[in-house]
Amino acid sequence: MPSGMTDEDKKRQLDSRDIKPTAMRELVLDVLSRQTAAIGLPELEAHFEKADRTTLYRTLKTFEEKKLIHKIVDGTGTVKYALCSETCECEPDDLHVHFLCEKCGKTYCLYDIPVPTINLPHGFKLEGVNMVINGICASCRK
Amino acid sequence: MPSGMTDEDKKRQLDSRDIKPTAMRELVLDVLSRQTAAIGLPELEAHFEKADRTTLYRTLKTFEEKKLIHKIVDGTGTVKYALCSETCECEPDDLHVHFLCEKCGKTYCLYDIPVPTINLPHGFKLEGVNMVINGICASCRK
DNA sequence: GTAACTTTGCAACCCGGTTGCACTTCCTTT
DNA sequence: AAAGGAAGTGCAACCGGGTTGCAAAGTTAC
Repeated sequence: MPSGMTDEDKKRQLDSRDIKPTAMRELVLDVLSRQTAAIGLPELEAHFEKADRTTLYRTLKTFEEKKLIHKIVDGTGTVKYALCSETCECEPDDLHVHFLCEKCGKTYCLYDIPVPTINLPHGFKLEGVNMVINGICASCRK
Repeated sequence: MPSGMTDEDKKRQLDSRDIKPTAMRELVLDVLSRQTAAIGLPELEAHFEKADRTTLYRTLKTFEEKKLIHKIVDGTGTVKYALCSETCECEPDDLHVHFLCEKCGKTYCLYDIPVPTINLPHGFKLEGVNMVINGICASCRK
């Protein structure tokens, strides 16, 4: 889901998710769209000289609420986020598997690999799934 | 994996995992064996009047290293732990799915539901999987 | 009994996440 | 254009889980 997005694209993308396109938000979306791996708040912070943590925090939060991005809990202690595909509604059917590389620490969306269906015991209601595989990624094995 | 364990049982269990059976460790194992849901450090702490966080922290750590318990990252911000089955070596084949109830906040091991096999993209090496389903548990839906 | 090692306890720290509040910006209404 | 209200931003401070360093206590080997 990387890069190559005009300002207009960005505005449209925010608009399509009902997010008021402020300057800050466009900048954050821009950073997000350039990532090849999921990004956490601390790392996002590092992409800006002057922006403050709270604003970025809240930006991510609204992006998540509006389903522009999704949260990934990979066990590293930092919650990470990545852009949703355009049609994603973050329903169980939309979910994919994630991969955390032990070596480089990066967390990748495996957009092509849907989260497998699970038959829960009787009485349990499924609402979401967080599936993270850990191991060594292709680039680190080369 | 609940309760009903004699002191001898506990010593044996620690022993089988190469953990020197100190008083503290037996107490912690005792608490762990009484749980119906996974437990985190803060909650474990609350089970003791006087024991100190660090010791419990390190106890969990060695238990985990020795594969007596396994870690569950459920996204609540607290890492949780639950006893491994006796034969568990924490290899991918040994892993099961976990369930976090949004309502009661408890995290359950679904020991009967193995983590599905995933075909990773070429070049990726799988070492472990953390799969947590969230929703409403059977007791909370009653 | 003493030396070497392990475990425990205390204190302090780190860091990600989060909240409260004041200030600014933007949008609406007149 | 001005006033009012809502939404967004920035600062400061806080919270809580996790983690480390170090000294004291306990254990084990000789």
